[in-house]
Amino acid sequence: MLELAVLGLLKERPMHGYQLSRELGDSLGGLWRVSYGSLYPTLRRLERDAAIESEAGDVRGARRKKVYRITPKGEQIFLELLQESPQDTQTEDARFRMRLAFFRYLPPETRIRLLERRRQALKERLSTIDESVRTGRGGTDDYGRALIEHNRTITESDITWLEQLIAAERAKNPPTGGLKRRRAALRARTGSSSGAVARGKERIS
Amino acid sequence: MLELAVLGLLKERPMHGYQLSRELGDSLGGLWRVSYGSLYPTLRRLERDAAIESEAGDVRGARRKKVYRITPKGEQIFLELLQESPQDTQTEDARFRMRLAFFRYLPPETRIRLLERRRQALKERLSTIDESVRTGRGGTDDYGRALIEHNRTITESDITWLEQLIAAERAKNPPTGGLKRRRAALRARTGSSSGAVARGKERIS
DNA sequence: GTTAGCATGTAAGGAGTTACATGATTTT
DNA sequence: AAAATCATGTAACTCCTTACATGCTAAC
Repeated sequence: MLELAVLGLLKERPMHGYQLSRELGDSLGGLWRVSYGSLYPTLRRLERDAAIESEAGDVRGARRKKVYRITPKGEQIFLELLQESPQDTQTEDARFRMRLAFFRYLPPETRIRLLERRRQALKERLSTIDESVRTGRGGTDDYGRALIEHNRTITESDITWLEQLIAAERAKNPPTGGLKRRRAALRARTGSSSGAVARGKERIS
Repeated sequence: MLELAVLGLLKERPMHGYQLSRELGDSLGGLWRVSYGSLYPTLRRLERDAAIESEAGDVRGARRKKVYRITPKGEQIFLELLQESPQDTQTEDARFRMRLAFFRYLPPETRIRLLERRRQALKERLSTIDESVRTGRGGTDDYGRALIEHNRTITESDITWLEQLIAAERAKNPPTGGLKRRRAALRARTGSSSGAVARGKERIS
């Protein structure tokens, strides 16, 4: 997760470690301030693997700003990290969010593929939850039930959100050409007012 | 997290490792199937610390079912784990859910205290997100904005959910005594067939 | 001139995972 | 008798954290 974030930020512009740690949280909206004990070793490792290279900034003292920039190899690694698909339920939620923060670097078809893969994974999670409810395992008291029901609700809401993202992406890049293309794009634009996401996208395109 | 889950499950009834791994996922509604490489060392550690004790079940082969049960010391550790409050944004979401699954073992006042503490933490997270939106750091493209807006939405929805849980808990255990207490308890009981917590959930969906 | 923030790093450790290894029991 | 599932365990590794250590630079 950290490697992806570092490479993604350095893709925009060269930075030194301290700066990276600041911008890193911002890219997710203020969550996850990474610790230096994790960041600096990661930078060393990435440099060792030739994914990034450093250039001493101001060298006034003993150790001063080390400005890192991404290398072509780093760009390649970045794209691989952006498309990986672990099945780990535990950390995958956060990892997917991080990937989404760098989705602009992927071609539209790949974005849609990843969004649909994620949607599928959440649908499977929903089935698991539903089955757990049906068979009555887990959630035998008020709080247990409330918890599972809440899990269900947010999973459903996440799926809906993903479907909106997919629809918005398709509207921007219609799969078919000619007349159909114009109709689909029009429908997507005029269809809903709740499409804050869809509307947001139009602003750029 | 795993220690809490193990102790919480063993509090209900003695079990062996394999059984624990099954029920563990169920308590969260099918999510997080723990790995044995994590579970068995945890059981050994808990036994070493006298939080649990084992009793060989069927000893037909070399190593056969080891049925564990919680000790008084384990019960004490369990209650401490249930009330801990880390500020770690990264894993705290999952940990809180796990604690909620065992909330029935806490007295009402403690439940409310923990729910309010969590609510406060989420409110602070919301402020961080809002500030990130206001200052315009992060989310400079479509997906970045969609991501942050979605983070904001689910955080708000989580806060609402917590407030419903708090309200339901207060309704069941009114802060004032005497006549008021009996009226409130009555209202909470007759309101719905599945209890106050369940009603809270209906409002969300 | 001292406090606050910038800037980089190391050491130890927590909390899990994957992959491997072994063998008993149940099902087909 | 073969395959699936039950059952326990170890070794190596991932990925991150906390706590510590150091020194520069700007602000008050």
